[in-house]
Amino acid sequence: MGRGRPREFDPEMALDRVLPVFWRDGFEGASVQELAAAVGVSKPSLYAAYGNKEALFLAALERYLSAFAAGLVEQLESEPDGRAAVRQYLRDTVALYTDRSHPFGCLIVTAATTSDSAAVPAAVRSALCASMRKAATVIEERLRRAQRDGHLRENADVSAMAHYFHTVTSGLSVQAKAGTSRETMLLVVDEAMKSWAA
Amino acid sequence: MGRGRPREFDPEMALDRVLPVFWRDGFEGASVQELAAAVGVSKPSLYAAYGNKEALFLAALERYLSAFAAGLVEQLESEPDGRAAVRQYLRDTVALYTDRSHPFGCLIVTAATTSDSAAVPAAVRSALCASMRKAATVIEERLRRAQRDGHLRENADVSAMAHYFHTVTSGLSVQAKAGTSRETMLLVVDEAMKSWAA
DNA sequence: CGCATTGTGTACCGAATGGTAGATATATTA
DNA sequence: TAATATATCTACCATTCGGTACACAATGCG
Repeated sequence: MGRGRPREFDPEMALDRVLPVFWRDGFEGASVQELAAAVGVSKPSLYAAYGNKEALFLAALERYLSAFAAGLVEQLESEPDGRAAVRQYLRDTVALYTDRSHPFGCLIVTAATTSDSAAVPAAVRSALCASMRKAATVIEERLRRAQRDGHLRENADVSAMAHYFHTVTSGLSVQAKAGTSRETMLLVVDEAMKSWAA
Repeated sequence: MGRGRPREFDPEMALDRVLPVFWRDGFEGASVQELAAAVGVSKPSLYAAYGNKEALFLAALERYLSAFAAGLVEQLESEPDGRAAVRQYLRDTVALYTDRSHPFGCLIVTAATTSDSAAVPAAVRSALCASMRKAATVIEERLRRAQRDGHLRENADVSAMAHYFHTVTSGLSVQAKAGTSRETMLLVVDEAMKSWAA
């Protein structure tokens, strides 16, 4: 234990309280007031722990990636059959985006959609952009592996397919936030998978 | 000409100046200050002409639908071949979302993504929701016509397909706003159309 | 105990938000 | 010309924004 007065809240636990607010409202939309209230602490305590709103968001984004997005990727890579892996990835995405225990849709898509504003720091914008590129890349690498495994024909345009599946997930986030039902979105996934002939 | 002092700007022309600001920043993100500056007029003049920010946005949304979205629908219904119509609809959507003469992506998707905030009036939220439902319905009706024309097999799930294509356009809006190139997005459209066997 | 160190909340900062009061300018009507 | 009606802009309103100064509370160390 260090010198001075001990902190009355766990900064890691605080991220779990802060995350849903950013998830629902994006970077701009979430006020520091509301973020502090979600943690159950005053504004200066949040600033003392994280520095500023930008750093707090970046920490929450990391938490989002490790606590939610990572699970999707893990599944994508553990399922041996390429097509089944992508299909289950899309279905898991739908399940995540429509889970009632947290806001609908994708934090990254939600935050990125409003990141053109001057009120959004460049570091936040670039982190969101990097996360989206990373998601497309993960899909692309899985498709390339499927190609090596003979689950995908040799002359398939793997890059185009990856961008396509990533675009579908982006659209699913929009639909989830607009209130489209999980059942409907699962049907959308079935349609999306038809582009990949078995 | 009525009594009093004549207005020094055309409210219809003003909508064309206001629209790109809402398109880029959404409802919350666009400040009345900036909207007035875009028109080249002071805030009270805008308020005198439209009432408040909410009414101004709804007017801009109508303009967006008639000046941009309507063209897409018209093409969708004029092309006789069902599959070609949908394909061209998606390609036209990409062209619209990546047109450099106005903000990237879709006004409706951009504004709807941040409409959870309490700062967004319920009327705006419901208008955006209605526009999205309308878009899906337009596609669904076109697919039903294609089915009657024998361009789509009888047992196809037209509703699911409509939601699917609408989800793709939502995703294309997100991608366009994130900076994905037009060429890449046209490849995505090709992939998306593969789900509809010719 | 006294001292240094650190976390805490209250109460504030300047700036920006949506919206408006009120004075003034420009038109038609009588 | 006088009266009426509407548009215009400056200057302001209360509120909220991200961020902080400061007094005080709670710890470890001597």
